[in-house]
Amino acid sequence: MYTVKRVLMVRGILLLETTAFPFRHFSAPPCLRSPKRNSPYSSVDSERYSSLVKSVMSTRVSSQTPETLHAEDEHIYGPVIKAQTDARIKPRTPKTIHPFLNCEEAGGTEDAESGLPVQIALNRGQGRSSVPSVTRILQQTLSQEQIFYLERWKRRMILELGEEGFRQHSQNLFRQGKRFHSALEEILTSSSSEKDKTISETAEYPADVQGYMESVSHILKDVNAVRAIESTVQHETLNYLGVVDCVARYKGVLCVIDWKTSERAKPFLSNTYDNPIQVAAYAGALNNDVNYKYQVDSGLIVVAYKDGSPAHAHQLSSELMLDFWKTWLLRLEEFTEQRSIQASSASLEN
DNA sequence: GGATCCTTCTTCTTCTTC
Repeated sequence: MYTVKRVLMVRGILLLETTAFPFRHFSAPPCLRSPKRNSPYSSVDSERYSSLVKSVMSTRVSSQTPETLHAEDEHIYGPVIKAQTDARIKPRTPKTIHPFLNCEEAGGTEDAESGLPVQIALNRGQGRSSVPSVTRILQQTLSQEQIFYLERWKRRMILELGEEGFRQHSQNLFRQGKRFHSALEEILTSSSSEKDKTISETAEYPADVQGYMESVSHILKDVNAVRAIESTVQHETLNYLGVVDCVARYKGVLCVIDWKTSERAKPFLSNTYDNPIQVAAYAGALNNDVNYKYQVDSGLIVVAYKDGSPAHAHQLSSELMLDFWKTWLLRLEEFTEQRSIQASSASLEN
């Protein structure tokens, strides 16, 4: 159920701000429109406001046009945010469907799984300075709805913690995430030196990471044959790069794995927002990067919790990965369009 | 050595009643 937070009556239309959507329009029910009913308006000084009421109620003569109404709506409620359902009815498709897999590369061989995991460091110097990253592209192509909820969340947090408190809180979340990644990097690198070795559960970790490690221990049991850790991937034709958390077998399936920490439970894939798109982007890049001689068509998002409660693992089948790959291509197209608009406006200024 | 980059996170319903 959605809760109505605010009700406004404008031109015979009820505007409801619900907990789910900022505003929704409904026609006023007859009981609210009918003058016969005892309404709150009955106490209004009708003589004093008669000319205003007449001008509002008159349908034959109106100074308002669709254009002025639109401008007024924009002024009061801000720009219209497209409902999600519209997108479902008319799904957008990328202009060009670039292949997710590289047909020239054969599937991974067992030989590649026996050595140490690959770890290609990010080197921005080698003509890569202008290549955009997965994170940047996703951040710059957030939907209006995502921006709305993120900004609302930030405002609420600042009200609660203050500017400085919020800054520290965010910093703390980032720090915990980084330490968790470092601990995983260490454990996965050392344990992979011996093929299919079970990952140790007895190791000691820093206090702020201990809970997260406990949280993922049941997942780590099913992770083996680690091939890459914190390694740079770059799509050779689509020209973007990123740093993949991990490439390994999970329950026997070779996947791109993304480790996440979260304060809130994320039991469903839909709770992970753009994370699946990020994973598909990394996998697509890896499949089209000469440094990796194998193909990955599946993914895994692991959400770990600080209190040690079991992490949620969301597996992305090859079908799902293809869907998210298409979404990634859309975001990439959007980013490229933004960039070319910025470039052309910059050249006009010069 | 400093600056910059990639990443690390953050969103989608909240309160009442049974």
